[in-house]
Amino acid sequence: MTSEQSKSDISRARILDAAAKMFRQKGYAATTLIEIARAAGMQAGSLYYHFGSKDELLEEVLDIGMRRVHEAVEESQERLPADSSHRDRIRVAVEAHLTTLLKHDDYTSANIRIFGQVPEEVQQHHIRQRDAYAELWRHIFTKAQKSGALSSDVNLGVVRMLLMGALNWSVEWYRPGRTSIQAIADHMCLMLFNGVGIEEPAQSRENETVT
Amino acid sequence: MTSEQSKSDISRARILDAAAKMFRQKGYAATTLIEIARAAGMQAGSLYYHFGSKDELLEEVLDIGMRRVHEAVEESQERLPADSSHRDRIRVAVEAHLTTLLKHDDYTSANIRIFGQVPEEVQQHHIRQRDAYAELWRHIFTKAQKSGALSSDVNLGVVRMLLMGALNWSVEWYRPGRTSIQAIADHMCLMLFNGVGIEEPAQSRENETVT
DNA sequence: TCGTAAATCTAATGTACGTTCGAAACATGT
DNA sequence: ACATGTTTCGAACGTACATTAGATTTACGA
Repeated sequence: MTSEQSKSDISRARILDAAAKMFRQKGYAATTLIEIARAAGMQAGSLYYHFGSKDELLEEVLDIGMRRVHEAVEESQERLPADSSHRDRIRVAVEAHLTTLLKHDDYTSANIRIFGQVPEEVQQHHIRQRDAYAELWRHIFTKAQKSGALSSDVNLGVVRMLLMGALNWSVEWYRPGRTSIQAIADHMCLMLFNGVGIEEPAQSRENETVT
Repeated sequence: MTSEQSKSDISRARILDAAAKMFRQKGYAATTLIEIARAAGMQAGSLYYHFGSKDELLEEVLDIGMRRVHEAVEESQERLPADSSHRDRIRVAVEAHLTTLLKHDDYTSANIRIFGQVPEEVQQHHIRQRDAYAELWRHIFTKAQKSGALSSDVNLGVVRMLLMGALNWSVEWYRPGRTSIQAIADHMCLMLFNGVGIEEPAQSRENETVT
C-alpha cells in the first residue's frame, strides 16, 4: 500500500490494456475472458476480483477510449493561441483525433470499431459521452462557418460526419511505417479546405497555376 | 421443380437476408443461428440443409455484399458516355457506392461493418475480392490524376482511403429521411474536388470571390 | 515471525450455442 | 393414390463460455 500504484491498480491496468487490445482486434462477443486473462497474465476467474462482469469491463474500456480522444481534441484547442485562424483550429483537432486513434491507443480505436455492435444496454450508457464529443466538433465547425472560414451553403452536419468517417475509418487500414499520421492529417485538411480537384482543362483557358 | 424459384432457393434467400440483416446489426459472433432461423421462419437445425456451417453462411453474405457494390460501381462507369469528365466518373462512382451501401443493402453494409472482426480464415478467403474492388477505385483515381483532373502532388492512396472511409462510415450514422443519399454524395464530391474552406479574410486582400 | 488483508488460483456450475441426425411433413411426378 | 425426393422439425450432444466460491498464495504492517 506504500507505492502510489498498488498491485491492484497495476493488475487492473493490465487487464484493461489486454481487453482494449483484443476487443479492438476481434470485437466484443468474439473475445473471451480466458484470452483477456491470459494476455494479462492471470486466470479468468481472477478478473472478477477487479471487475464485476465482462460487460463492466467493456464499459470501462469504452469510457476510457472516448475520454482520451475527447481530452486530446479539447487540449488541442486550449493549447492554441486565442487568435488562431479557424483553419488552424480545425487542423489541430484533426491531428489530435487522428493521433489518439492511431498511436498506441487501443481504447479509442476499440471504442470506434466495436461500439455499433455492443449490447444495446451498454450503448445507452455511453450515448451522453458520445454526444458530448460530437458537440465539441460541432462547436468548432459552427464557429468556423459563422466567421466565414467554411462555406455557408453546405450542411455542416454532413461535412462533419464525412470528416469523422474519413478519420475513423483509418483504424481499418492504417499500418505504422507506411504513411505518417501527419501526412494523413495533412491530406484530410487539404481535402476539407481546398479539395484535390483541378479545373478540368476541358477547353483549356489559363494553365498558369498547374505545374 | 417447375418454378424457376424452387422452394429451396426461396428459403436460402430468406436465410441469407436474415443473416445479413443481423450480422450487420449485431456483428457476427453476437448473432446466433437461432435468431437467424427465427427471422427466416424456421428452426435452427433446418439451416443446415442449406448451409454447411455458420461460417459458410457468413462467407456467402460477405461475398454477396462485396459483389453488389463492385458491380454497382462498375456499371456506373459503363453507363457513362465514353468522353465523360473524370469528375463525373468519380461522382457517379461515389453515388453508386453510397447508394448500394445505404439503400436496402444489408449485405454490403454487413460486409463493411463486420469484416474486420470476422475469423481470420474467413478474411483470407475474401482478400482477393476486396483487392479487386480497391483496384477498381485505384484505376478511376489514377486515370483522373494522370489526365490532370486531380492534383498531381497528393498521395492518391491516402486520398482514396479517406474517401472510402467517409463513405463507409455513413453506415454508422445514416438514417433514412434526414439527409438524402444524393445530398451526402454531393457534399462528398464537393469536399473532394473543391473543399469547403473559404479564403480567410485574415488581413483581407481581395474580397471579390466571396459572397 | 506472525497475522491479516489483498490478490490470485482452481475447480465446479449452469447455460447458451453450433451442430448432428433420424423422424415427420411436404411437394411432385406417375 | 402411391412413391420418391425435398424440406423442415425436434430433440439430443458436446463444447465453450461467463460466472461463482472456497482454497491458496502473496504482500506487508506490527
